[in-house]
Amino acid sequence: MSSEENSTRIRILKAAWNLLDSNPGVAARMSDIAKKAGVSRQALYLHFPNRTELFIATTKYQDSQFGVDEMLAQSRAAKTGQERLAAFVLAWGNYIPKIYAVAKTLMVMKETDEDADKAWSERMGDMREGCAAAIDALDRDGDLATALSVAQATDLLWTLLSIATWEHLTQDCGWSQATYIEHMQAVTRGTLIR
Amino acid sequence: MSSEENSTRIRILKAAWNLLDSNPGVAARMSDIAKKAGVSRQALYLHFPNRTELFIATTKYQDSQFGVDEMLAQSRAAKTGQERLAAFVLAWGNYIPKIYAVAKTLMVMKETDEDADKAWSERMGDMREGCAAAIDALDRDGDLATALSVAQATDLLWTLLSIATWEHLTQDCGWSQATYIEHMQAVTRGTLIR
DNA sequence: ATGTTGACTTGACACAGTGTAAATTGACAC
DNA sequence: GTGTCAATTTACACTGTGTCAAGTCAACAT
Repeated sequence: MSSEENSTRIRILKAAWNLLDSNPGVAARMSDIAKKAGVSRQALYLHFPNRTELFIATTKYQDSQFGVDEMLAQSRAAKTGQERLAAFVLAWGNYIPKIYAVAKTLMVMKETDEDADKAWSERMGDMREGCAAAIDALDRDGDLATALSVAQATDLLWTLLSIATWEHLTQDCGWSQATYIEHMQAVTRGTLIR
Repeated sequence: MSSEENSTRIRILKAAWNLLDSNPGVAARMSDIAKKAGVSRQALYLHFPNRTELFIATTKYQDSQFGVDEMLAQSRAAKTGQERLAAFVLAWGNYIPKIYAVAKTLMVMKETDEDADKAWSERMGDMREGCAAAIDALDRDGDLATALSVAQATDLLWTLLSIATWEHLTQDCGWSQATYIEHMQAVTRGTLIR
């Protein structure tokens, strides 16, 4: 049972998660995380090679806890392309706030850290596949906006649903999560459907 | 004459600009900038209180060199709201690549540095005013999309024209500048005009 | 009981990069 | 000459990451 890993490793991951959540973007120090986990700073290096890898592991832990895969699988069930687009916007859009703080940390780190960059790209690559699937379904139905190629439409949807866009609207503009979802549905529909 | 300040200060600013341009987002070290400017590291502290302020000064220097104000003034000349929107998207959209590298540095730093955050907010606040003016003009003509309040439309335009969005489309998706402008015109029109 | 193993701790240190401080040099003004 | 200003050199304090060596402690086997 992986759930039986109620070990130090998990305690560290939870501590990191906690700390990052309470201060989004401000990468916590190793000593802070250690203190929070009730463990020595050096113990962290027993479980993770370095700070970056600890944070990467934290995002993966989050994904496993929340069950991203299951959640996104739901949107795959939709029949028409339009339904699928709406379902994907809803599912991903509501997932962002859950992972925002930790993701943000990686997002900042990727600028200066190669490993963080790679991990981030992979994660966003997965997300892009969801976008591509929705656009493909739309295209198959003949419902894709005529001005856009499939690739361009995918790029556009990928950008509109990016964490940076969510951040700007909710954090900088003060939109509620409900407002965000509502308008994102409208914008994607208006932009991508013929 | 402020242009007669072809002094050490300007040499430092140019060195910083140069260095940031050649490696976007990877904040150069003080010693690198000093070397590039042909000056001792400590001389930098004679002209700028710290690293953050040096980078802030660099963005202001860029703006003064490029003449943002004049450029954006052009879009203010448009008669109809629709023309104004198009002109603003074009002007700002083409300004971004010029300032991208230096702006990106500040964008990353704002997460951990209060002064950088403040400077960034101010800059984006100015940009938002341009968005608001375009939306107001649209509203005055009765051309604003019915589903959107003036504030929401401004938020949306502000987000669509954000540097993060430009970065995602051109750097991550590989769009050319021309493609970016073209589609941004289409998306803003489709989203904001009734 | 004794030895072994693994997880964790303690304490020390190397390294990078920022920022501060003090003493010094060279040029120019009056 | 003296004062002043810009800049230099050298040295150092500080923070945070990552490494290393030695020691503790409990579990488990024999």
